[in-house]
Amino acid sequence: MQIGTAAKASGVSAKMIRHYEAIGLIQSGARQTNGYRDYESRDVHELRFIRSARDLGFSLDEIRTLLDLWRNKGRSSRDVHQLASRHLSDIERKIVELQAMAATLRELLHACKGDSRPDCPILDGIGR
Amino acid sequence: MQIGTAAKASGVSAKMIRHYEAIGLIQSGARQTNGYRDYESRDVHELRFIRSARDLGFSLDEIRTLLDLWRNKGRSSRDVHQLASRHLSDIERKIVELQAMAATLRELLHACKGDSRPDCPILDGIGR
DNA sequence: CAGCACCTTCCCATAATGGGAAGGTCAAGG
DNA sequence: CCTTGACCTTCCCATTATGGGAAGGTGCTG
Repeated sequence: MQIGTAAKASGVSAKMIRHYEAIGLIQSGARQTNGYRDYESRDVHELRFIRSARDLGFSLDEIRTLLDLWRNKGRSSRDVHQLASRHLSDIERKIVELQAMAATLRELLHACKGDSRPDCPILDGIGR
Repeated sequence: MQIGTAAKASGVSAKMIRHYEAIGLIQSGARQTNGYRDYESRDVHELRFIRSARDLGFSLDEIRTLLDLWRNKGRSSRDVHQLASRHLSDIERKIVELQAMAATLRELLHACKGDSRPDCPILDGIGR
């Protein structure tokens, strides 16, 4: 399987597959005689794992650890749980931050008429 | 006022003040005779504006526009309202995305015992 | 005069992704 | 047989916002 096929099958762009290989997230695998990268369904499976983890917001560094745990049949699920739990906390913290921003913005937007005149509580609010 | 003082007064690091100047977000202002940048309270006011806008999640590009509107006494508040409104939508979209991630993670975490054994619904869920 | 706390510019790094150039490979069709 | 098109390769550059750190100048204070 060439990289384009693996890309379509996994949802990871060819560009990113090469990148993941360059940073050692995935192994530099076999090459066809012409030098093209050669993939098997096992590789696609791994790429889909990475893709899903990205979709859950894990960083590539966290995914590196997750992949190690995934491959290691003697892991403790505790380690996975810990990593995911910390990640969830990060996300929850970000949500709270964004919600605070949103609340302030909504207040400012509510106070601003949004017409052709220059008076603007939004700018006043930011510049206060 | 030297850059360090302006930095403390505005909450924007000296590093960032120089950067904002380099990208044209703020004017390259006066220099003292020794070549040091010289700031006045007006500049600090502008920096605080930038700082607040950053705290509300506006990008430097959006802030560039906001600053133009702020300085332009003939602006329409409609323009500000529109920009802020779009930004709020972006934030709300991000919140929804993060909440979806958080929900999935919570489910997975809930299903995972997190003990010393290798069985792990989290890894299974990501790799499914 | 030494030392310290500033300041200057310049280069590099971060995280994840993509654009695009220059060039090799290979199959299908005129 | 050669062209065309769709792949592939590597390499360099850009993005966003922020900071670290080097090498060197300035200026007050002990």
